[in-house]
Amino acid sequence: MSSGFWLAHCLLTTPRARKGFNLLSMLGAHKDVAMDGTRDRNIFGAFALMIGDDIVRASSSRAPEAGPAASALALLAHKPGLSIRMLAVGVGLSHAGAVRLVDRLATEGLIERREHSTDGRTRSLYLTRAGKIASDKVLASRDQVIAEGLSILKPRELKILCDIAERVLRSRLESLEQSYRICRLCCYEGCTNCPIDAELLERGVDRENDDDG
Amino acid sequence: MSSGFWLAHCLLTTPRARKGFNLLSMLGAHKDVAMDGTRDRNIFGAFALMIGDDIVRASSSRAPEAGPAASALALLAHKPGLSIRMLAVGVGLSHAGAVRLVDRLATEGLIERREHSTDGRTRSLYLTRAGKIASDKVLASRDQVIAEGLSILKPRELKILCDIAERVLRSRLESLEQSYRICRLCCYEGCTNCPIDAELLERGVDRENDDDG
DNA sequence: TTATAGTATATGCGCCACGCATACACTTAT
DNA sequence: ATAAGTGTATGCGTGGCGCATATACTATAA
Repeated sequence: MSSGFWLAHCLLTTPRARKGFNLLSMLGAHKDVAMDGTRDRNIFGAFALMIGDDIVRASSSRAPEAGPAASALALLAHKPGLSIRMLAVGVGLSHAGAVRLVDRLATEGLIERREHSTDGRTRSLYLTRAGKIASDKVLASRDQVIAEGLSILKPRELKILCDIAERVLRSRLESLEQSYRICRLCCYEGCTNCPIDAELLERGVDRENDDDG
Repeated sequence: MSSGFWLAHCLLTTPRARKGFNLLSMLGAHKDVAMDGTRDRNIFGAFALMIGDDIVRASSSRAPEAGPAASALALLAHKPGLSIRMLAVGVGLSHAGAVRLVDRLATEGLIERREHSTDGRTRSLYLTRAGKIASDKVLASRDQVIAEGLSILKPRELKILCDIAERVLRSRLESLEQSYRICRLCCYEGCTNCPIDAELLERGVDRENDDDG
């Protein structure tokens, strides 16, 4: 069997050939046999999933309960006075679920409901002192897990990665609600010149002075 | 008030000054006022969390039920014959939870339990034809969401990002069990020359020919 | 001003996935 | 052969969640 025949045979019979791979891409590629980027996306997806899982696991392990409690604490540290409605969106819960979450966290003395300054319906949520401590623990463990994950990267690579992250974040930003989800575990003090805020401002939304929370 | 006094004043009184920022880092940095990387980690964390959330949401929205079902289908497409024990680890469920998940998916005709070739205790799990279709939908939506997320990047940046991802994945790999979690939503055909497999092999673990699944 | 619609929060209710503990089947070591 | 270890299955209780609804308040319109 000639090598040419073998190549053609493979191209026609392997699963890879049937999934859109072609001769040109096979001849032109070095490490990545398929130049269509499937492998890149696969590996990057695993990477993002691993880091994301680590972030969620590390942060919620420091929270008083599993699930969205960690995000709620961090979000309230970021934006004191948040309403229950926006909290619900930020942590990805239904409104009723958020009310119950606030109930539990309030019972534990971590957050408190106050009257809204202008709207009698809205409750403004604030961290208590104990809540601030809990939130700090959550954020610290998140920061640590990211630092560990990226510890093998050189400072220059970190910069490149951060630059890419920043541009992707800005381009994929859809709405104010989504911005709360994205930033739900971010550290306020650490996010100097936050790209999400900047992008929202460019679009005419001022998240920082948004008193409806 | 001289500018020098003003600078010193800020350094001593702003929250930023109290959190480890110093004069040197302020003078030396351009965009990132703090050179300690806090902002980089913050932004990258938001980035990873957003992509990770998108992956989970997109894939599980194509699955017959929310939660770990999508991961289970993808994992079984990747490794047919997987045991319930390893499936449980891969999708992050207790053993009992995995048994129930398998019950539901089997009732829906998506997977089936077969006898293990050598071990009478172990059940080998396989996708049915319908399960393969469902799994393909899950993987396709994952691939699409990643492609959309990275669509603004130039091919060269994609390569850099993938290279970083690959190295971080290999360096952060801890165990065979963790590798199943990391790859739980990966596409088998798309992951040519899988870095996780390569890393495991270097460490003397052969995930591909692991019949205990 | 009054009436109506819209919005924010709270709650009754039921569901279902989950984990713990246990039981059973089978394998491996002594 | 007995004991210990491992994989799977199940009874049971728990708890967070969403749906639908009730209540309070705001905003708009006649």
